[in-house]
Amino acid sequence: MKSSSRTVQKEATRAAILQSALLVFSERGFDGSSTRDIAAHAGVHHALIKYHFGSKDTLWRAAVTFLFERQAAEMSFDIPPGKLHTRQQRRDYARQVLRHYVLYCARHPEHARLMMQESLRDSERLQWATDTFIAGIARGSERFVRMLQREGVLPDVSVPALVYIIVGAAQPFYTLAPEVRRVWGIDPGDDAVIAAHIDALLAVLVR
Amino acid sequence: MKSSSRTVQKEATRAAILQSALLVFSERGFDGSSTRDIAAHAGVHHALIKYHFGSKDTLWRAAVTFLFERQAAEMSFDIPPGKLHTRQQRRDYARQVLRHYVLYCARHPEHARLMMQESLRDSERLQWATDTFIAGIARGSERFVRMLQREGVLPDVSVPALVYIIVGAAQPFYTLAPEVRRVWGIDPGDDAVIAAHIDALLAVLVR
DNA sequence: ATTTTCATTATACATACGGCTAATGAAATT
DNA sequence: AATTTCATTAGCCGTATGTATAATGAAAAT
Repeated sequence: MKSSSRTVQKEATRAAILQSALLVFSERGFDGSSTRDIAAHAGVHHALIKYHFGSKDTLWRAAVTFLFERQAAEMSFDIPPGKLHTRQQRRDYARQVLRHYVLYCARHPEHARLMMQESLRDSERLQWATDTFIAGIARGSERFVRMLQREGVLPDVSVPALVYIIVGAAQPFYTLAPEVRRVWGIDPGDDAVIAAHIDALLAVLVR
Repeated sequence: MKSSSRTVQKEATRAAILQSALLVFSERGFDGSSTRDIAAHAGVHHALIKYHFGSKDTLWRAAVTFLFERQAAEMSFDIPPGKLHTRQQRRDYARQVLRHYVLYCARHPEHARLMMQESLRDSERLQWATDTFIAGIARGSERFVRMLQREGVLPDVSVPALVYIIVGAAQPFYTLAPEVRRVWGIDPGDDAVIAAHIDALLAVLVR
């Protein structure tokens, strides 16, 4: 574990580039983002992107990896074993998971923004992201939805449709925050607004 | 009303560029789209974009105008006067409006794709789109939601949150169709899949 | 003290971009 | 038939892009 002053500075530079890439990629998409913009926003020379990440494509993959690893660390759709006996317990668990998911979307809107940009059209990047991260998450969310269907919390309809209804009910309020601010005059970054959105989402989805 | 062969061809060229712009802008965003790509996809020289639309920015505005005018022609959130007397009539009306909205999203996924790209960050383009089109639609959808709340069809929670929950439940299944195909192995373009999504959405939203 | 390492910078290159002017040539007008 | 109109194309300009290589200089190793 080296921690010389040079190594520390190197890691700081790498992290600054990654954070800058998250912001720029999520707002402009892969094709609309320039490595020079990302470097300038991070306050470093643009050649450092090749040095630290190899290429624009590799930098994008590193950014996506960061997003999904953070998501895995901060929240989970998985069902805790042997804890959910009564119907009320499962309803409360559903509410808790959905609340955490909305809070994740509110705290890190760049995650859904970046992935949305890439899911609008098919590409090698989308294929890589689905194979590496999204397919597994989809399986987890499928189990989650099926459990709630068995409990009568969610209606017995198409599972993929339900998953996208839930995700769509949670994400756009934060990914489209600039539009929300302009059109409705409220800020999806405010805690009170987030709380109201969670209340609305749970009132609609969990019965 | 001129309709000489030259005028007809000119309008055909203009229309081809506009349709190509819809596709490219919706998939790559404004910054990620190049006027040369749009022209090549329409099968014309790139200088024709300046001739017919003035600039890339004006072409984008023309594309957005086309989308919202088509939406206004194909569907409406407005409440038909003096027709909704009983609670059941209003529930049926709600179902009908939501069904039409989902069908619009399914038929024209490029609309939501293009606007989503632009709503991820604040810009003069977003300001123009909200002032010109979205604010009015938001007012209509607000009236629609408040009516359903008075009828007990929708819960009495934050109206902006409800609007984005409804829109989010309807759009992403089609805007993110490439991801849906890869992850779930189903095609949101299929009529049967659309019907299942409508069933799911109505089961969740209309009670 | 000298040499080596290596994170960072400077610079170059081929390509692509948006915007513009001039040229073209067929349709429309005279 | 001769002339004008104008939708379309050819081509240039300055700039921006992704990537590659060489130069730099301070920290680390000797």
